Amino acid sequence: MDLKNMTLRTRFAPSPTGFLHIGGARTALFCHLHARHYGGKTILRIEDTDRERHKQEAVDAILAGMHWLGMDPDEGPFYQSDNASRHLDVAEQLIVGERAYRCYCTKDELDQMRDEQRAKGIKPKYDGRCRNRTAPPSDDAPFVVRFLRPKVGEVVWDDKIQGEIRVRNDELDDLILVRSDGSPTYNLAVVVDDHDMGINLVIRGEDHLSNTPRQIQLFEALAWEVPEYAHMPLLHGSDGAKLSKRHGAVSVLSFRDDGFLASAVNNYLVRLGWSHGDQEIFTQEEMEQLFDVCEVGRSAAIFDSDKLLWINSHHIRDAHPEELLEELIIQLEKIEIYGVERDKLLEVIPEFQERSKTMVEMAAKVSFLFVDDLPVYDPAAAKKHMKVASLAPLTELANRLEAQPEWSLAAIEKVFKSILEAFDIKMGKLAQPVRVSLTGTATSPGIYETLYLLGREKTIARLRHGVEFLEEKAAFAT
RNA sequence: GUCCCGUUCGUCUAGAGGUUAGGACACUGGCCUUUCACGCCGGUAACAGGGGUUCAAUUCCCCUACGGGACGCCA
Repeated sequence: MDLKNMTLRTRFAPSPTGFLHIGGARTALFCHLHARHYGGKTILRIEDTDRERHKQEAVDAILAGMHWLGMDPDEGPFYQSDNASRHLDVAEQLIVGERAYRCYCTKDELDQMRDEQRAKGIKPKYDGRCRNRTAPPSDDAPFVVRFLRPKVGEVVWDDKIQGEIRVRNDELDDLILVRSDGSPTYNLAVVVDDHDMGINLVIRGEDHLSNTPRQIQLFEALAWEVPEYAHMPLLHGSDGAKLSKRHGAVSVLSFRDDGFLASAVNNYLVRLGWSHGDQEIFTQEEMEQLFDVCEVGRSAAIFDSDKLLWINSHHIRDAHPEELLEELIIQLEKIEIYGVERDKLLEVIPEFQERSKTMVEMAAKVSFLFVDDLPVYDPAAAKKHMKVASLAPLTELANRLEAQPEWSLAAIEKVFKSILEAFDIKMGKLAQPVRVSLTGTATSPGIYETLYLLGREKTIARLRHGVEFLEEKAAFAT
């Protein structure tokens, strides 16, 4: 019967104001990982009690972000606004039970009250002047429903992350449950929904810490079981302040655009506030197996893109080429390279995994293989490596490769060796001009691999072009 | 202003009453090498400050400073 003790149920409850940013993703990740670790369920609930905020594109963007990160919820999305009538019933129940009352104060009155309180240096809060009102000021006077908070005592809970927190009840005020337009507010809705959905662990940002005692008071007033709470330290921007859209907190999906892998983003986020020995690199499975929200630290972290980059490079390296295929194709299309056969890409990817910190970088590095145009030489690379002295070896290399029937790493190597011997030069003197001729740059995978992947036709053509370049240079010199 | 939370290398973190305060990113010296990258070896760099408690405190307690969050008919 007591299902709550059998299954952990936690929820991620964003408000649909925009895309899922990195801070929100971290909260969602911690919910997801903790639930997976304990075989629990995750519920996605959209907190849209403020109707102005309900934007479908925002919901879609959040869903898309979570999907990319591999955190599709087990249940939901549910919309808080769908439960409005239930919320209002509960408010009515509280009025009947004398745990809530109608308040007729106007906004102006309240503003004035808060100003006075602030001027006196005390915490602004509703002074309860309507608590004992017996009749409305007029028949059609608008009113809100306020919670009648306990006047004495304190709220105590053992936060899974923050430890024991106590707040005196007289620090809190009579919060509004129902607005004057008859709609339920967030604090009412969360409590009712968390209860109705059987949520037994609330994982959320520390910015909700001060809501928690009020919500606990509500649970208690309704004689409902209070869930457990875990308040995560916030993620800060490089200026040390809470991450927000103003601080360049962009959609998690923009990380995908920038060539980051979902597993790397998760890996980066999980290490903010949590650690497991000296381990830095975690697979998705390891995170799900090891993460426990109770082990999360209490201090805020600052987003560091260098570390993300490093973790991403590890995930790229550790991935199977198949896992990188889709992302590479996306990035290639962005630089207008279309229709490369998948098998070809699978052959190419392993040569670039160690050399790419992002998939954007990989696409850029790989691109020379797939363009038909002859490469434009990077000036610095050409200046350093395209010397007239290389003219003869390069010419001869092109000749011998052309005469070589087999196109394999071994065959290519053999030809290279024969050139080195014939001209009595070191590898560097041959490989670098070849590299520039083939790629236009001074860097690429191993030279044999580079030729092999480029293919015979393009290799010969580009070598010949390099030879022409050197001939022209020689002509100028004389 | 009031309440709540925090403070170990620049950054993410480990640590525990007795450690040469550990690891990682970044930075940096070197090795490897056909380039780049990877990898390997090394270096710089931290317990916010002041009081207690204690034989001993970075670790426990208090205060201060600094930082953050919250004080809405937003969520």
